[in-house]
Amino acid sequence: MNNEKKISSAVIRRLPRYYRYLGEIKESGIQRISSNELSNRMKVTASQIRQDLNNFGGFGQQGYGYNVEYLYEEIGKILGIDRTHNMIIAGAGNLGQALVNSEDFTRRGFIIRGVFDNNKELEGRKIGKFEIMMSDKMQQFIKEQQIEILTITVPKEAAKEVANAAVEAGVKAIWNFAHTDLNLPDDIVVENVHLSESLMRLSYNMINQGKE
Amino acid sequence: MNNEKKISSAVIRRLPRYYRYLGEIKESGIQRISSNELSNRMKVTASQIRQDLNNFGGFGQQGYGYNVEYLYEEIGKILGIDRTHNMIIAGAGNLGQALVNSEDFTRRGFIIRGVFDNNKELEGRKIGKFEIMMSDKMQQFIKEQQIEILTITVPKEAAKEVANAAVEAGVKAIWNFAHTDLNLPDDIVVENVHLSESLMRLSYNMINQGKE
DNA sequence: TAGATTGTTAATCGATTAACAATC
DNA sequence: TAGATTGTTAATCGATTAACAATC
Repeated sequence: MNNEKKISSAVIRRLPRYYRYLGEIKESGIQRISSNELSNRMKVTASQIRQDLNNFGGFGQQGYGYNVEYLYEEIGKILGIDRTHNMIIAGAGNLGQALVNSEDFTRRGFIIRGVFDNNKELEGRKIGKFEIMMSDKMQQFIKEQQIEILTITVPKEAAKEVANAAVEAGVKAIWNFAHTDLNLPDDIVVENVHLSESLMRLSYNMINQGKE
Repeated sequence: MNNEKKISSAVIRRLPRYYRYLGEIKESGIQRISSNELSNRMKVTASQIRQDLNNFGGFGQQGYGYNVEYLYEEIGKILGIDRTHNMIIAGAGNLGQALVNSEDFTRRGFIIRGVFDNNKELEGRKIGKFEIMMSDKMQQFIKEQQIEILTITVPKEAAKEVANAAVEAGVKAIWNFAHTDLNLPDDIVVENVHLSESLMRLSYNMINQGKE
């Protein structure tokens, strides 16, 4: 759609949080909100909120503020939550199972279509409503079911291989929980969730708490 | 230890990644590395590497570069990986189970000491080697076992309550997987892992892939 | 010593905050 | 109309990159 200037990743990082707050505000029955009031709730500056939103267009109205429902919907569209995305999970371990059983993602339009693993002993075993499939069937499945997103929860040694296979078969994005960097072509979107790095940051901040 | 100037969170965010790369480089038997070679591997500028490291001291040597083993150890110390931290998990659902069964964290010194839930039906059931305990025992446990970190994997409705209870009992940091902001005193460290926000960023980047 | 590479200062770039005219 | 609040420009602040003298 718009091919104007590139939006900075700092802005993108904040968008889902706006979306979450606006969803809650909407649920509580509030219909309009000013950048100033939103800034109080979210603990960010009103200026930042207005700057961020104006990257995507003027959603507000002078003297009035923002219509909560409308802004919520618009941010949803920007984030691509207004459509569904087909997703598969590679890795039927504990984390894979946890993701399959979470309703959170389905609710946001990320539909899990299948679960893969390369442990023969797991073949056909069920996770939720899914029968685990063997990884050698993955590429065909991606093509037939038009899978856009691969979620990787396999150990880091196996991550690059499964990522490459999926990219070859046509996935556009990878949600990577393996603790390694996948080196993929530039047109493949990679979103890393490195839990042990998160825990190390926590550790650092805990040790250095109170330093000014 | 040092109480010099505050280190920016951008630097802290990168530290665990340096640590990971250095660990791999060390494993591969390489003993020294220049900022330039590390920059090629990590796809960041050599300048940034040197700036980041020099926040914590001069770990290198002119004309030589950095000793891999030494730098790895030093970054470990900075991150607090050179000691152990007692941790508990609140929420014995799929995600809680996945975290308990992961060896990754234990290896880094984050030792899980117990798992709590408030579903009576789960009382005494086992996850790995842990018997699930009821949440009303949590505060006593935190005090007796000197727990520093609470991991929250309960639904967002219950998250604030369990966080407040744990803080009252003395935890210093919270690793929060619940999709909500915990409003806690300033001296409590909170590290959020908001998976659905991560997925929304992936979605945005996928839709806008190729925009320049 | 000559070559390499750091540690650090200076320059640039980008992101955040402040201010205010436009306008509902 | 008067008051409120946006959209947007300008000012500030901070982070990244470039450059180079120090030094191993």
